[in-house]
Amino acid sequence: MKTHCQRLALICTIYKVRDTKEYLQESSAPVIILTMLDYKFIKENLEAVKQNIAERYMQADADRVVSLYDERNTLLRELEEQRKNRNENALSMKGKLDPETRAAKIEEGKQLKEKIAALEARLAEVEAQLHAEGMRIPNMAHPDAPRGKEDKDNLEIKRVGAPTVFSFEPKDHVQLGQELDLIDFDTATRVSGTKFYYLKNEAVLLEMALVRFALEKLRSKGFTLFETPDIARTEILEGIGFNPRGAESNVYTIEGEDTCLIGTAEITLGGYHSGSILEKSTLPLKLAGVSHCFRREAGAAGQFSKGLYRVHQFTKVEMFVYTLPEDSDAMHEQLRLIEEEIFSDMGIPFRVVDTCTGDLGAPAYRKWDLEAWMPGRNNGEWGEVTSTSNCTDFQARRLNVKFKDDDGKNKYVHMLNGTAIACSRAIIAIMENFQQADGSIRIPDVLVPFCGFSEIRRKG
RNA sequence: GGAGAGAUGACCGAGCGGCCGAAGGUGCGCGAUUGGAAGUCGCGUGUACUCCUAAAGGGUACCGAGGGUUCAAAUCCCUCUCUCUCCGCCA
Repeated sequence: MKTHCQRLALICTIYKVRDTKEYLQESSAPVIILTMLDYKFIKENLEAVKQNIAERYMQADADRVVSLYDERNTLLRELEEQRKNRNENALSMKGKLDPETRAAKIEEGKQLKEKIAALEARLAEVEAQLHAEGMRIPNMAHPDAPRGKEDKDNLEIKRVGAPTVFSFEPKDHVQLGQELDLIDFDTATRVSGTKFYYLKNEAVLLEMALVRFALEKLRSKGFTLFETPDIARTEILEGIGFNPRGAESNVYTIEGEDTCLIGTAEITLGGYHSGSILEKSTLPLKLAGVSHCFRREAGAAGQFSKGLYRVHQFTKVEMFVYTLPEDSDAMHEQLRLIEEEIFSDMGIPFRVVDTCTGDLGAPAYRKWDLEAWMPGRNNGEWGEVTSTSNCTDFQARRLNVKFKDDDGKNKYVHMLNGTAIACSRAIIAIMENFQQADGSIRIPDVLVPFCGFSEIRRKG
């Protein structure tokens, strides 16, 4: 395993940044929307940015961003010059003047006013285009992240436990849920629509137990616990990197409100410190939040949509961390290790996957997924249960979250997120891996104290 | 949902259309005084972008947001948002 410094040096080489210090201070991640620094990074590292876009199979025009950026700067300089003239002119007539001089100055002021208005209009146009193009540029990817297009190219880096072996024909969680009266999809479809579900009986307590187990674990590791709102403002969604609008958006928007149902507590936890300057000594800030998650999953029909795997609403315990830039790689590993610990503790077999560049979301610099063994999924398959991303300063720039460094300058923090427990998927893994020959389900030992029972059997 | 009040720097709080990036106070930092502390006194203390090789020093913008009036707006006008108080409703 490379040390952080070695990695940084490598990054700096790749991106042709002059030295590690500058990389850390100015632009450990590339894209911003509202401040010039990002554009500056894109301009100064154009080739690397373009290569990154290509490796992520995304549509973005870095060349156009640079030319718009240059145009914007030229206009801005001209505008500032004219404003300076205006201010000087106005200042020069605050005292007594003879009428003719005053009239002349007022005339000059009127002309300046028109010039400025014209420049402002052009600048606004260029900035709007720049913003629109800049928005499309994704975060840089970690040098070690596997290059590839789709999930097939993800790299398995670890396996814990082996796929469960049964002495009988295992059922899937849909069948188990029906036979044991734990999950009701049919009624939910009638009442709420497809991809909704009722949890019933022990499943309700199992979900609560999963939440309690995760919260207890995170509290012991220094996380501050939250139960967050399930709704957030659009601007926060966008800051985190979600696109609330558009046909392929996965987000439910609230009519007439400029707010959305959250798809993850990453949004509300990341928004928690938006617009603030954090005390350096308080970093890293580790938050854990329980929330409901709402996802439209439009167009995700088909055989994989059956059951709890892909649903419109579920409960999740999420980890979110604000760190110093130089600590984010190490923190990312810590988050992954916590996820591994949670699933190891429960005794669920899983593997860890290093997500390839083409499969990373735009904000992510690197992402690891935990995939649990799901015996009922296509006769046994790995299914994603958690995910942890290091988004470096991509989100921090958009949400304007900084810390005051020792040199007195305010710098962007790095933000990371990770799933502790996504209840619906954890329940699949438990039901399917812990089913027994007689059709009952054993509860993982670590959950028994939170559940209050150790087995789920057929009723009556 | 009804009625009223308000939004200024880390915080409190002034502010006449030009001398306001913004008085005063608190807090914070540095220094002096003290055996030490309190107290007192002095100095300093926003953000972003930009010019300059760098430093020093300039410039532009920001007084909830957006628009308007004006040669000139924290200050005048309009719209919106948010906050607070009271009433109603309510898990």
